[in-house]
Amino acid sequence: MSITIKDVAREANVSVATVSRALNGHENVAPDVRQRVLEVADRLQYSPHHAARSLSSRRTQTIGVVLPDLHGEFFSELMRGIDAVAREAGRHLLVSSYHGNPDEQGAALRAMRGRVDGLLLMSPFVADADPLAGQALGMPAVLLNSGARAGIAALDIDSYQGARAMTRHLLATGHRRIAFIAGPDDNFDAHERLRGYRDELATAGAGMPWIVEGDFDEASGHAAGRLLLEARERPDAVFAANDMMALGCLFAFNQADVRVPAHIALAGFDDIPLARYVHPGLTTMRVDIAALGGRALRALLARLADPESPITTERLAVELVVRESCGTPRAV
Amino acid sequence: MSITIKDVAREANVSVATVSRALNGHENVAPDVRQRVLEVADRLQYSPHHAARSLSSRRTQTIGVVLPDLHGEFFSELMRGIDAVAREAGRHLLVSSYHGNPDEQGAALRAMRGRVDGLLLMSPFVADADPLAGQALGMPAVLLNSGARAGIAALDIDSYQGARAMTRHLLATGHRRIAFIAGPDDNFDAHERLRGYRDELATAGAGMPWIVEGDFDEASGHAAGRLLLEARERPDAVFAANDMMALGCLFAFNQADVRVPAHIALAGFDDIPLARYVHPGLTTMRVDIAALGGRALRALLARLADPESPITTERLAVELVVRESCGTPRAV
DNA sequence: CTGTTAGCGCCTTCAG
DNA sequence: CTGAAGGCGCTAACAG
Repeated sequence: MSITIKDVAREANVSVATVSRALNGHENVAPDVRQRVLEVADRLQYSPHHAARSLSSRRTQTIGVVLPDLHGEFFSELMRGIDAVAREAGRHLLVSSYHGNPDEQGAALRAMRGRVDGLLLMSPFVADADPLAGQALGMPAVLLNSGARAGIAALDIDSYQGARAMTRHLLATGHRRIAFIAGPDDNFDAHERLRGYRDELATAGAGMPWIVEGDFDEASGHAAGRLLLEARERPDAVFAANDMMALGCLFAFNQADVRVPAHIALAGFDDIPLARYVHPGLTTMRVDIAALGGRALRALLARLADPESPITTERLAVELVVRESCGTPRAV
Repeated sequence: MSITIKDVAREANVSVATVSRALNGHENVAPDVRQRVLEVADRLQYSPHHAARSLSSRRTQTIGVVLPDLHGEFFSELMRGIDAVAREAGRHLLVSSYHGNPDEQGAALRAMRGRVDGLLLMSPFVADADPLAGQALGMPAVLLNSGARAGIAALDIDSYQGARAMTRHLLATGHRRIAFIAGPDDNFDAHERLRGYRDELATAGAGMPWIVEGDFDEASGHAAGRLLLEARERPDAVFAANDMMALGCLFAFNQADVRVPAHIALAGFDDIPLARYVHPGLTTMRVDIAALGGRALRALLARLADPESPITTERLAVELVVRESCGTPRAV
C-alpha cells in the first residue's frame, strides 16, 4: 500500500495531528518541527489521500463540469477557459457530458455528490423541457449559457444584443430583405438570436421577418440556402444563427453560382476559426467562449469562498467582426 | 447535511450493511428487502458519498487524464474518444493539463493519488527531458502517443510509417525535390515523422533530405514556406509534419502566387477538418484521434480488470488521404 | 440472509 | 505547541 500520514508521523517522531497541521500550514506548529515534517514528507514522497481528506474535511477541491457534449470547437474552447482558471486556483475538474440526454444529465448530476464542491452546468434547453426544474443541485452552481433560472447564478452569451447588432449592421449596409436561418427550437441561444433579429427588424420598421428553419449544423444551413434561392424574390442578405449554418449556406450559394456579397450578403454568429478562412471571409459576431468558461468558474469560486455573496446573472458581450461577406456600408 | 446510508437503513428497518449490499447489487439480499431498500433510497434521493465509498473500497471509478494541454482540435477529439468509452464503462474522468511544464506535470500526477484508479497520460517529451524517468506512477497507466517506456503500457500513432507512406506517395507522384517542415525538436511525433521521411528517402535512394524547422503551428509553417520559396532551386514538393504548418505554408505560397499543386505539391499530416475545406484540398495522413483515446482507455480498463494481463505497446495505423494538393500520380 | 464491528486516511476538537 | 481520540460515510469480514 501507499504511504500514509502515519508513516510520516513515525518517521518524524511526532503525532499524525502534528503532521496534518504542519502540512496544512497551520500556525500552531514549532518552526523546527514543521521543517522536519516537511522534509520527511518530501523524502517519503508523501501525498495525502484525497478521499480520506475530503471525507473528513468535507471539501474536495474539485469542480464538477457537466456539459451537453465534449466534442467540437465550442467545448474545446470552453474547457480551455475553465481549465486555465481551475489551474490558477488549484482546483481539479471532474468532467462529464450527457450527450443531450436529460436522463443522463440527471445521472451525471447525481454522481457528482460527494465528489465536487461546486458545479458548472450547461443545460441549453428551453424552460419547457428543463431537466433542472425543481432539481436541487445541493451545492453552489453556475449555469453556463443556459438562460436564467431562479436561485442559480448564470452567465450567458449576449446572443440577443448580438443578433440585434448584426441585424442593424445588415440594415446599415443597405440591405432590406434580410432572411434569418434559425437554430434548433429548443436551444436557448437560438431563441435569443431569433428574438434579437425580430426585435431589431421591428424597431427599425424594416419589413416582415423572414425565417427559415435550421438546427445549427452545416447541412441545415445548406438546405436553407437552397430554399432561399428558390424564392420568387430572393433575399438580399442572409443572417444565419451560427457560423456553421452560414458556411453551409455559402456552399449552396457557390453551387448555384450566386456571388457573395455581390448578389447576396451573408452573416453568421460565433466567429469560428473557419469563418476567416473561407472565401469570402464571413462577417460574424465574435463570442469569446474561453472567457465564458473562465468567468463562470470565477463566479463559482467567489460563491464558494463566500456563500453569502449574491447570486448574479451576467451576460457576456459579443463583438461584430466585419469581413467581406456583407460588402461595405453604403449609408448610415 | 446530506442524507446518508444510515438514514436509508433506519427508514427501511435494516442495517447499513444490508443497504450497502442491496445498493451495490450483491446477491445475498432477500428480494423483498432489496426492493424496500431501493424504494426508500429512491424516495430519499439518496446518493452514496463518493469519498467515503472510495476510502473504504479503495476504488474510485475514476480515471485520471493528464495531458499537455486541453486546447485545440487534437485534444478535443482525444477527449471525445476517451469520454465515449468512459461513459460506456461507467467511469468518471478527472482531467488535468500541465501546459507543457514538467513541474506542473509532476504536480498533476501526484495530485491524482487517491482520486483515480488508473491513469491516461500523454507526455510527448523525448527521452532526454523525460519527466517520467524513474517516476513511480503507483497505479496502472497507459501512455498516450508518448513513445514506449519500460514497464508502462503505451499506445502511439504510427507517425513513422505514416511519414514513410506519405514520402512514398510524393515520390510515386513524380516528385524528387521533397522538402520537409519539421515539428518541435522535443516532440515524439515530430521525431517519428522526421525519421520516417528520412528513412523513406534513403530507402528509395532519392537524394538528400531537405529539412526546414517548424514547431507545429501555422505561423511556423508560413515562415517555412517563405524560406523554401527563396531557395535557388525550389522544392517540387513540401511535406509538412502536420496540417497546421501545411496550411501556413499554403498561405505563403498563395501570397507569392505559387500554385499548388501546379508549381509545387503540398502534403500534411493529421487530417484536421480544415484540410478538406481549403483550396486546394490538402493531401494528408488521417489520424483517428478519437480512436486513439478510446483504445487507450480500453487498454487501461483491461489492465484494471486483470492486473496480470501483459503490458502492451500498440501503434495506431494512419491512412493516406489523397486530395488535390499533390496532383495525380504520373508513374508508379 | 442479516446485523455487528472494524477500519479506510485524514482532520479537528479537546486536553495537556 | 503537541498528542490522544473521535468521527466523516461506507464497505467488508465475521458471526449469527
